[in-house]
Amino acid sequence: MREMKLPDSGPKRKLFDAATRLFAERGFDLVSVREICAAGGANIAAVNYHFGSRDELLAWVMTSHLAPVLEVRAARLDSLEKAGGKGVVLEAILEALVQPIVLSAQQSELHDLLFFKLIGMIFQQNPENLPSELRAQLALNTERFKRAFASIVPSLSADELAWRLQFTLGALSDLLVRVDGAQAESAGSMDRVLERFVRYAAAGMRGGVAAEIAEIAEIAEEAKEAEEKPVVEKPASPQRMFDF
Amino acid sequence: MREMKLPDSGPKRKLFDAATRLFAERGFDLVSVREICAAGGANIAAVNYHFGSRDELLAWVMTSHLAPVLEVRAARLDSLEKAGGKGVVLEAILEALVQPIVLSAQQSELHDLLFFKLIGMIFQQNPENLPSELRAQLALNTERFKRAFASIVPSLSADELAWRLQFTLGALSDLLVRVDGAQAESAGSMDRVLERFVRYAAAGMRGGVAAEIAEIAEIAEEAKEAEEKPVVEKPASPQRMFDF
DNA sequence: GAATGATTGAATCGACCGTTTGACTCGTTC
DNA sequence: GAACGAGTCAAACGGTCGATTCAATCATTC
Repeated sequence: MREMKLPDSGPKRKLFDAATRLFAERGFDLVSVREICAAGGANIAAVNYHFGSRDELLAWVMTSHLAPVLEVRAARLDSLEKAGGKGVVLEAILEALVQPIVLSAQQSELHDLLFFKLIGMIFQQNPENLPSELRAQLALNTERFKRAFASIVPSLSADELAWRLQFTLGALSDLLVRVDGAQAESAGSMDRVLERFVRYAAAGMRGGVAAEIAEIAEIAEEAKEAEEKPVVEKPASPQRMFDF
Repeated sequence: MREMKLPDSGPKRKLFDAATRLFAERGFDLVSVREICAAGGANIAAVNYHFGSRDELLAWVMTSHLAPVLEVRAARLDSLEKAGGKGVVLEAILEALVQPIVLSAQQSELHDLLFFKLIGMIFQQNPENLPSELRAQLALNTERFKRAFASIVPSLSADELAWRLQFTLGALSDLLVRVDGAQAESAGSMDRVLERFVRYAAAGMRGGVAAEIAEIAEIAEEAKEAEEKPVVEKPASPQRMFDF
């Protein structure tokens, strides 16, 4: 993970692409280096020569595919913050969470559904199984989203917001892993599916908050976010979160 | 899977318990029969002698723990249907979805958090990896819940309802797998966490439906569910669902 | 107490795993 | 054309895997 350059072609790239596809199709634990080398048209020793070990290759695959998503997410949050928080709705933050995944999928040479599955599988991983740099980047990203949500739905306690964010991220990662071609087509495309997800998650995130309709009205006319009675009783300490 | 009897004690039971704990702790793919036998104080051949194979033991573990949950769920739906659908709210159906998990966890000798993780791991499995009888039972259960939700939120198209149910089930399975002791304690108990989840999912399921507050009012006074304009445009064909 | 069937034991099977070795083939450089 | 480094190759390393064998043990029944 020292240098982040990967050749555009050549045997190393073919190995990387083959590993990416196999990991996405069958899961990280169920792919052997022998299969990767065979799929990449290389010798058994190729993975260890080019990547050092199976684990380092897996770390390459994870980081190379997830890091761009996190960067686009961060850029989206930047532009939302540049708007000063005024006129920004919950849906905009949720779109900043999910749309970078679609954009990265379109830029990837991997089939969209496999890309989604790969990202979802990374999300579902126990964080301690992720490369440390990626894990840190992911934690930072999640923390930024938590703050963004907190500024939009100030009536929620930190605890309640953390739980709702966990529910949202869980639904997202599960969706990415499970959605198949028939489902996506029945919805039109993955964009349509994620539009539905954004509506669902937005409703869930602001559920119980008194001014749901009022908050939607904020879109057009800047409204004063006055006091809204908190839904949750316990102030409580900030809980540990899993990252996405 | 022919007979469903498991002795209350003896080496076979010790093997079963050891396998359950190891599978829940480390995942179905990362536990060897040698570890199971060692943890159960038995010989290497014991698993194959008592259960036939590793796969059959895994099927036993899955079925023995999930089947009671599905049965309690079905009983809950029965009593809800006995109420004739009048006065039944979305939250009641969601509680019929999640509370049986808590009840089964309390009856299990397995630590609650490990039981939740085990159930969540089963939910996250690709259905084709589940024992066929269990998969069928699960599919039936999910279909019943889909109908229950449809009768409660009739303004949603079948397609939109299926997606929202998928989001809900995804959030639930992810929650079951990931939640740890510190989180559950910060919320008071797993019941409290699932109460939060029910509120979140209820808001998500009825999100965008015009009469959210009106529907809540239905709790006290029976209201006429008149026409509510559908949120989603496409009638579309019923999509394939993953089951929980 | 001999016979029978159920259970346990140690040893081993063949297959696959990630990784390493060392010889070999190049293209490039002096 | 000798030397060199990068890359490829077949072969093998030590290890773990699920499953099987077969003798030894045990409890039960006749």
